[in-house]
Amino acid sequence: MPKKIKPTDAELEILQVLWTYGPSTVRFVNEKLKSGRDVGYTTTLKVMQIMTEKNMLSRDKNSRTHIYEAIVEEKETKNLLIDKFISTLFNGSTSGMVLQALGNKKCSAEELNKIRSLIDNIESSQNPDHNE
Amino acid sequence: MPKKIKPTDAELEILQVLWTYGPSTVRFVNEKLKSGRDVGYTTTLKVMQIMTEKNMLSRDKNSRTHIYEAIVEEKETKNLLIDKFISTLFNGSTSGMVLQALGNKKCSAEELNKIRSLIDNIESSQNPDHNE
DNA sequence: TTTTATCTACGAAATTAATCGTATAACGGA
DNA sequence: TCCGTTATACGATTAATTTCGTAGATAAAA
Repeated sequence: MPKKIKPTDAELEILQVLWTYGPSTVRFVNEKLKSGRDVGYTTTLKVMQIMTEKNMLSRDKNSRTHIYEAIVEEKETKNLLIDKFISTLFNGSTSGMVLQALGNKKCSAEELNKIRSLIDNIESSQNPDHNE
Repeated sequence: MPKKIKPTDAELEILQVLWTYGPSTVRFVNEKLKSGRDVGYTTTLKVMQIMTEKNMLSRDKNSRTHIYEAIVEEKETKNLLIDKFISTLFNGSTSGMVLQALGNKKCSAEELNKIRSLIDNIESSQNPDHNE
């Protein structure tokens, strides 16, 4: 069975940095976090060590400055989080959540087009007798 | 300024019940929660009392069995939560989140159509020189 | 009127998250 | 070599969450 994933807020922030920038040092991650809020170096270090114990991160201890990397898979993790979000707050309705998200945030026309074409793709693959 | 909203997981579950069914008793809420997981009556009671102290809920103490109602507004609260979700996990990209959500969950054709027409509406209102 | 069930109030334990101080080791330049 | 800087390790604290037991009051049932 897929292992249970329930990252905390601090852990999610760190994961997002590692997913975005790839394997990184504690200092690098801490700098990124600090651009959003105030957090001490040893705090970030501690959380990342704990995450390593939890097998969410791996670390390369070869050099004195350790390099951390996300083990948990980005897509899978985000999907689980979205699923939970939708089931708790939208009674399981994906479209309900999407409608709320689109209704409230500004999306560029380009972004909207990307979404529209994704919908087209989904529909045509769901419906086998389309002209292609 | 809008007050800071950060409901816990247990609080969110309760809010969702109250938003869905309207003002309710502790017992009713607890029954709904129990359909998803195991939770004791006094646990639910306690959380709802704390939420009342935090001004997330109001309660009618007229009858012995108190009636609780959500004070925090559904739409506003969910928007804040979605915003936070998007900014933490999708670097602020709404479409990124929507693409991930749609890519992974099954939506009925009807739901997809609803989303598509919402996109149409947004686009036509963003673009003033459309024929109407 | 007893008894039983149901309700709120209260307190307190168990858990987990988040934070940071300090100790210690290693590197790098003067 | 010696000193300041930068790492990791570790412990401890604080705060919040979640949980539930028990007590006392009220209502309903027998």
